[in-house]
Amino acid sequence: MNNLDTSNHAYNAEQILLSHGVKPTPQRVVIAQYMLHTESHPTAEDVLMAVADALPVALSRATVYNTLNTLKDAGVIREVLTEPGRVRYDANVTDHHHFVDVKTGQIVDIPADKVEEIGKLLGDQFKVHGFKVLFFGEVAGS
Amino acid sequence: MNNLDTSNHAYNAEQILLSHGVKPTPQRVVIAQYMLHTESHPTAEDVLMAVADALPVALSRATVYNTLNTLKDAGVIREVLTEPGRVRYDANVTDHHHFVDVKTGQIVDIPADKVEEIGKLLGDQFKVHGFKVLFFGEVAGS
DNA sequence: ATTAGTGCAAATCATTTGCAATTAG
DNA sequence: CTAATTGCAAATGATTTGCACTAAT
Repeated sequence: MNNLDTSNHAYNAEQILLSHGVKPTPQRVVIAQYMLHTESHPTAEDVLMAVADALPVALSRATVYNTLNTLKDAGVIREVLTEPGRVRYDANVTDHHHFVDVKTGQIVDIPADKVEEIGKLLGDQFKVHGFKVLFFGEVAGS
Repeated sequence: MNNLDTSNHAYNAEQILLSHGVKPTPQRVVIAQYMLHTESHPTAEDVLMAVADALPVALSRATVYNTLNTLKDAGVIREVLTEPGRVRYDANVTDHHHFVDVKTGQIVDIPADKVEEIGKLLGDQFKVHGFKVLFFGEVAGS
């Protein structure tokens, strides 16, 4: 249990899908379930590999991509861009930033309130709607 | 003239390539030249289109990609990730951040000293080597 | 001559899409 | 029955790579 918990874990995936207007098919439920329980910021390929066996029926790559897009559009998950060439996903949809451990590649969520005032620093030539901070360095003890 | 100028404009592309240990072929010089004179954060395709005619000989897509990678490895330019699926490049290699105008798509450099202290906020469980801030919003008067 | 750099076309990787088959209401 | 979803395979888009050719030392 950690302090970045979004509390989504307390709900089951099916309820979350329903509450976001997404029809809970078995594939979607399993993918949502996986996303809600991991903090690993997986790629589509990661999700496919992790979830493939958990389903009675086969799960196609296309469905993983379609589902991740559906979940993103519905606001259940969010995209994270940390590296060129592939998209990662994060079920923590609260306002937050990311820390990439340059040694391990691990990606850790950083709550927004740690870096709250940045937008105000730019002055009024910029109307800041939001910002993303991507930290990189080392997580102590990894 | 703007306040984000890196002063690279004062040098010619050939000198910059030489000083970074990159052999200044005609293709590289023209690409470097273009990169040093634009603030538009172009993709490889953008560079190809902008530079193609400026050369007596043909310029291939492969050479644009190869050259941008060479320039990046040599520290002449830097990658900028603002959107999934493609890489943008920036000849401003000073420590800085980016602001994306959500209306126009325009990308503007933000000097690092505008957002200097962020790394310190994370506390000592994170050894911060650096960070990138991607702002999004609207640039006044665009 | 040897090595590096270029261009073309083919290959690769991540992702999307068309469409027929399947499932749910 | 009708509409939505899935899977497969083909298509796409960005980027990389193999290899023959050219340029420069």
